[in-house]
Amino acid sequence: MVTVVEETPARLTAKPSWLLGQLAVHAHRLASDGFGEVGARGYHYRILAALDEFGVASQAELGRRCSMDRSDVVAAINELAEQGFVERTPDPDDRRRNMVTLTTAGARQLRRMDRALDKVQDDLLGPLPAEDRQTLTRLLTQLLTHHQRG
Amino acid sequence: MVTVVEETPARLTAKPSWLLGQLAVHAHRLASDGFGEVGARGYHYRILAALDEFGVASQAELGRRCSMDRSDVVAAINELAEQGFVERTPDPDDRRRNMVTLTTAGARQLRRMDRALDKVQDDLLGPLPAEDRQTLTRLLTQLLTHHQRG
DNA sequence: TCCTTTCGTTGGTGACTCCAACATTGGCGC
DNA sequence: GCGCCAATGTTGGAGTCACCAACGAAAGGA
Repeated sequence: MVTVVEETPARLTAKPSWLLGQLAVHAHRLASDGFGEVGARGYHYRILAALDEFGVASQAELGRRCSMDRSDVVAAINELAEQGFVERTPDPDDRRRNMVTLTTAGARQLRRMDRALDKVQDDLLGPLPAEDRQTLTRLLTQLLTHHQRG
Repeated sequence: MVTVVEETPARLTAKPSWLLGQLAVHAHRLASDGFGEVGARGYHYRILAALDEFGVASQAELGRRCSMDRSDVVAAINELAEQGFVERTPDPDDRRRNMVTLTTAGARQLRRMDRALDKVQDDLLGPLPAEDRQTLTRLLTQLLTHHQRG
């Protein structure tokens, strides 16, 4: 066959939103593969990370910290609790709330996911020299903080 | 209430894959809003753009150019054809293939989506000086081409 | 002529994001 | 204390995007 390698439309490749989106797809695939090896997914990592860093929290709090919808937090915590990685107990001081606690098994799972994610970063930023990695991270951080505040 | 503004775990904000993913979410929301105003979505834009830039193509070709699965191309082209934006005719030289053609109505739709998407780029990169925008685009392009080749 | 590949198509899955509604509970003004 | 609004957890849905397995039809090479 005379199949030349097909090119992507310049209308797409020229747009930061396209580059961002496609690169996010690759990153998500890498992360999903890593998480999948320990039977987890992205939502689980966010919640375990928030619990490890800030301690016990309500579900609403976790949602705000992790940029997750309340209803998605419910599902994720159901799954994490089922595996014994978190515990959900009613808050005596506010009977609307649940207190979500990280278990030692949950902390172990978090460390496993951490290792997987570290590999992802290396793979993702592989071709970039250290200085460019830093620049990229700075620019992305700048943009993200702008878009979730202003 | 004493609700301090909740912080995002450093485990997340420190990771390029997180920054990339969250920023892609914002970009996708902006683009979806814009596309939604003309009754379209991302897949439609990709295909219209490829047809405009490279002319008539088979569905498999469109899939490769736009990083789409063959089956998703089918659905998108069904919708575009239903709205009269593309035409699907059998290829006489290869009876497996369909030849997909951009109509003038499709070209008009593409221009509408272009305008919407241009606004998205401005909104997305809003807080960045021109030089930083260029740097970011360069780094993202560099990474993306690496990840879809090597 | 076989064998492999490609193509379009169908039908389904999963992850992430987001929304509307509901009952329960808390906080606040009056 | 009463009434109203806000917050919380929960259920049940939706849409977008990415992806996979299988199939029949057709093309291409050995």
